[in-house]
Amino acid sequence: MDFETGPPHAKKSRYHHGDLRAELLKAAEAILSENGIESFSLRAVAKRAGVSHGAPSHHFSDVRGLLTSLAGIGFQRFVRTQIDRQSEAKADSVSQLAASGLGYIDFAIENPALFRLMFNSEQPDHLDQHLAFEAFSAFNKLVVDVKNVRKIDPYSDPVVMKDVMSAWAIVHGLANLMISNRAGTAMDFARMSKADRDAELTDIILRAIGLSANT
Amino acid sequence: MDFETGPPHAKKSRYHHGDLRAELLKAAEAILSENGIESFSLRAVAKRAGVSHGAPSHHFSDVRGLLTSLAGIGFQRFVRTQIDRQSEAKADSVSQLAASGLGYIDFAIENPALFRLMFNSEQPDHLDQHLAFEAFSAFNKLVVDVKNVRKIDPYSDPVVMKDVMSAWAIVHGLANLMISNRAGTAMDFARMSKADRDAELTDIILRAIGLSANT
DNA sequence: TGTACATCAGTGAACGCGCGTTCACTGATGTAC
DNA sequence: TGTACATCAGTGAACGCGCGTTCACTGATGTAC
Repeated sequence: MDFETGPPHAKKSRYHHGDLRAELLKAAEAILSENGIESFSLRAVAKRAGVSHGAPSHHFSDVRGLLTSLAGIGFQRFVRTQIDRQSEAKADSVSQLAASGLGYIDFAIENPALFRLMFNSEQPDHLDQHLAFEAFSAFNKLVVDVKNVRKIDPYSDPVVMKDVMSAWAIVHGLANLMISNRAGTAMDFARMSKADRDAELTDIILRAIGLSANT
Repeated sequence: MDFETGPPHAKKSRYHHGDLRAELLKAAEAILSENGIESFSLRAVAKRAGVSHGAPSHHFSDVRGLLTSLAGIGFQRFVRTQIDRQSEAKADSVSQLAASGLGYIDFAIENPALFRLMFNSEQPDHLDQHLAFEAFSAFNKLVVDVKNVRKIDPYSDPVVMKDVMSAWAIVHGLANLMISNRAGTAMDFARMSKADRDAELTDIILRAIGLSANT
């Protein structure tokens, strides 16, 4: 499938893979987005990676372990998507906060099954140290974005932390409604240009924490 | 299990059940909330209802049909929970809107697995006429609540419809974050009294559509 | 550079399990007369 | 009210399936000398 970016002497099928762990995670993500989280299976992942179904046991304790790792990676990419959005946005703190929210929603739309694994599923072990760390980092990014707007550290001021909660809830709600095809009942996002959609979302996001989009 | 409210001559175990369809739906909800949506099974439902696992086929075409019906019932109860909250609230339209949102969140917290079935799952057939009607009724309730506040019909004014979207997204986001144990990272809802929690949530909800909680 | 050996990372058969669904059956119920 | 019969709504055995996991195995790789 992806010979170019394979490990050492890739291409030729070899007994030892080289980096099967990473390959399994890639395959898992593909299976997840094709089949949806509700019919994910480890055997399908092994097949997808071109390997026998017994092989994964050498890299993950069990299917839960694989999904926990995948969710952790998901959070890393989630944050990166937000940062990418921010790098294209204006530099003022309000625009940066809005861009972060738009990245949050973009990620959900582009990776609905992975997003559900991260936020709506009990399959991953959310107490796993690595996963918990990545999830917290994602949350913390939002905290920093709000801090830059308010000029007060949310951790030291419950009122500002409530702004964090508002911003989080509004983007999380929008993201969930959109990936469940619910938002269309109210607003026809699907028929808008990306720019128009972003403008509408930005307005909704900023108002949720008491700011205007025209700042 | 529940002999008192059984059909005709309940109590004595009989060959013909009387109202097995309703009983299966009750059992399905119990299994759902005990096992979570990710390990729901029709056989467990039949067992729970005290009936052989072949029996459900006389009442539902398949497991998907049962879950579709259950989701429809879920939406009815969802609306009822909101209305109940409203009947305990002040009569002004803003208080009524906030109460509706609090009911939305209460329902999610009290019925997390059912809420996920309704909003985050692809198991039910969301194109089913009955389910789609109930889901739309729930949405429409929100439309009416916002209409009463704004004095303008959202269906005739896109700007007001955006208020609907905002209100929906904020409560939906809060509900999802709370049932996934995420909200606690930001605000310690678990340690607040119910009244305090409701006050905080009301504040967040109303600000999302540009209103104050002190109205 | 060559050899012996330990370790690593695959294979594929086998396990037991629970699942949804089907089906011949039968007991219970309802109805026509 | 009694009887014959059709229909309804259960039972439980059986089906085939895909699943996660285990395990003896073996080919590939790395290392010590």
